[in-house]
Amino acid sequence: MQGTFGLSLPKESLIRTSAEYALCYAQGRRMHTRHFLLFVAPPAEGDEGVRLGTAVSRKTGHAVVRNRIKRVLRECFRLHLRRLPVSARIVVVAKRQAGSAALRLDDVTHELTDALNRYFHLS
RNA sequence: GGAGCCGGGCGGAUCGCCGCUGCGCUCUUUUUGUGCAGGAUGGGCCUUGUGCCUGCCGGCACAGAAAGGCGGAGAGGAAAGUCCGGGCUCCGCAGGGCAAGACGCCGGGUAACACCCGGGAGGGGCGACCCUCUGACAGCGCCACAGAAAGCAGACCGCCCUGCACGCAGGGUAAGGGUGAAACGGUGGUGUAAGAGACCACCAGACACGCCAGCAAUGACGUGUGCUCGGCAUACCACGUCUGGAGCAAGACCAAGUAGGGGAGGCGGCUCGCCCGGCCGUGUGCCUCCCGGGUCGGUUGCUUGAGGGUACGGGAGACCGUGCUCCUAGAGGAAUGGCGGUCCCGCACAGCCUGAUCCGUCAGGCUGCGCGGACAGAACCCGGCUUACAGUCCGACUCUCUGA
RNA sequence: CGGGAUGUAGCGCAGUCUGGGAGCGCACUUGAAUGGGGUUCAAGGGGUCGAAGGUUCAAAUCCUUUCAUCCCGA
Repeated sequence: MQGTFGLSLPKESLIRTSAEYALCYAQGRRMHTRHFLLFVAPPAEGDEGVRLGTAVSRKTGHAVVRNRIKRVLRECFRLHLRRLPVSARIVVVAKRQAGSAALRLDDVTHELTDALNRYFHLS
């Protein structure tokens, strides 16, 4: 399991219950980037690797825009964030201006990896 | 060619790599259960038997699960707003009355509708065409300001007659004036003191009757009555028709699991609101509210349907019937995607070519580069309505300009 | 999924039911009183009444559609 995650995105690596979201909001460290607000919380008991949660409110835009942001975030997580040699639960909350920014995958990847590298003191 | 109007259609195409969710195959691997036959034979029980129970090893078959593999599918015309109408499900028995709400010319279509089709009337537009639709002699109201007067009777300035104290009183009149969105038919004449449907002719309308056409709304015609009668129900209201309530978080099943509590209130509670009626419960106890506690998982409902396509038939059309054919998303912190290439379309710029030219440019084509490709995401399912929308195609029609 | 409220001057609100003049307070501008400021007094400016259409002689008000914000219940 460890080392070669592959490129797949199983559902177990996503945060899916409101209890877990609430825990991340309460215990996580907050970090701001240009378009997102990150909550980084320690992993669950006996868990390894990185898990992702996304939250995009209606203030960000209509449904097509919100779905697009979530899909790009998941794609970024699948291709890059899961390979980080750490264990954590990360919740990404889209800010209001993320809706009108027409974000591409590369932009999001740079924005999030920079922030997380600073946080974990990597490279 | 330009401008417009109506109806219908499309809503970028394709390839590569990686990913997501169902479905199918059962090709691998693992595993569970059941059955069958077999091999070594271990343990236990006694009634010591060709006994019974249990365990080990691999094999085959069937069923299930997980991971991988292969195959195939995967957002819309509005999926949107949630404005109507149904299906479905439960509560329940919907029986009556009141209330409330929606709708409102006529006929038809439909499961139903506030939708659609056809017709009628009124209004707008040169026109194609578009918009609107019960009732104002059932009641109750409103019509500001201006104006004499705003609804049915009346008379400010005028006009005319009479009287006299000579600018006032009484009477007649509604032609003329001005106000207003709207002023009690219009034009011309007869008539008169002045006038007036007082009377006459024509025009417009209303009402009643008759008759014809039409299923009907309604329309045409004729006769009579001088009858001339305002608008607003998209204010209340009246009349007619319809409506039981909630909604897939409906509902059903399985699993897990705490408490069998405490307090307050009512004798009743439920049936959309109210009344009658009905049903349920009543001391080992009903109902409501609050506090406290547990669970907040899985399966199903869940996609084959008033379904799409096509041919023929019926109909003026909406639509209906019959035959053949197709299967086309089912998520759940919520899949249907990410990145890149090529092509297509539009716009702008640059260059070249061709044609026209009033030498300012204009039109078309090719190449290159850049930018852009809308509105918008299924959440039980249908039928509509409304709203948003880059661009584009097809068909019918109208007006106008020019040419033959 | 179901239900409700609000939108009027820069800000906070009334007026909407029952249709005819668009108002109130604060803020703003000008002037007066003061040596100056504050306070006070007087005068004044500022409005697509969220948007579009309809009914009406006339619409902030009535009707329909639509946009935005907010709040409940499951």
